[in-house]
Amino acid sequence: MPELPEVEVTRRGIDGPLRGARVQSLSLGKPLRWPLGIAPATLEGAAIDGVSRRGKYLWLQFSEGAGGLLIHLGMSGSLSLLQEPGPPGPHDHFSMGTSAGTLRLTDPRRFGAVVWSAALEHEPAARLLSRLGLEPSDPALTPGLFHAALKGRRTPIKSLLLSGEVVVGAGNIYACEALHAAGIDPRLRSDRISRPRAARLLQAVRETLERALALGGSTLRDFRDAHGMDGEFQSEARVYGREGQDCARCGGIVRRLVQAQRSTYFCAGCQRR
DNA sequence: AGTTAAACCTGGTTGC
DNA sequence: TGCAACCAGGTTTAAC
Repeated sequence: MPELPEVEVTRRGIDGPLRGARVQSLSLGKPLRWPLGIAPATLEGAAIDGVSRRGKYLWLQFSEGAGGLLIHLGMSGSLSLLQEPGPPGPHDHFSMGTSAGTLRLTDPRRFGAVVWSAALEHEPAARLLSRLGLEPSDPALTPGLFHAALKGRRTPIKSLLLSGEVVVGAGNIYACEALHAAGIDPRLRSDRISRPRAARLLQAVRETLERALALGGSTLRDFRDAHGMDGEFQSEARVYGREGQDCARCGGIVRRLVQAQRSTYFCAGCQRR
């Protein structure tokens, strides 16, 4: 469900309210991708410093050496901060009562995770974050560096974007949209992309993610922010989910294919090899 | 070493 | 209507 914009929208909804709040209770539902890694009662009484983000992971930092929680929303997860929680539903698998409300993870498919770690630099957080590329907002990610990173890779550019090994944050929707915006065929081998086109693609990734963030993310089925609001980006998608429709830019037909077991949507008319 | 399949789960939609 | 097949915003692990 959530790509970088949706995760960041979620973060912004909970960071302010949770700062300084204290954990009062913690309960779990069915198992998520990985176990919490700590007895839930251990965290009771801990104060929350804040919530940051790395790629599509959220990091909820506790005060005074109490570590933190690394949270991933998987494919179908969403976090909400509830003032009047009510009992957990069948898809609520993590609930943390705090003095600022109950933080609850709803995740039908259970690909998400909430994992305790002593610090971001310690296991298991360090291992989970170790393969992540640079943040799209990182000034160190220059067009030259991006182009150089594509040079050694023979995998199709769509798959490389999706992997997050070079730049994090673009999942299936935004990888398709950024490639369309940049006019690049998703099947093109990464190392065959010229420097000017790489620069254009990097810019497209950044603009696509920023635009989605400004619109509150995409709500295809069930994404909601921490206040239960829909995102609006999905209505701006040019290719994602639009198989058979006309391309808004060139009038071609949007096609769908499968790469690395994921659907890719693109316009064969204006996305060139 | 690098790239691609299989796996993890549930639920909604499509088609026979 | 019933049921099977396919599809879904992600990532790790195992296998070529």
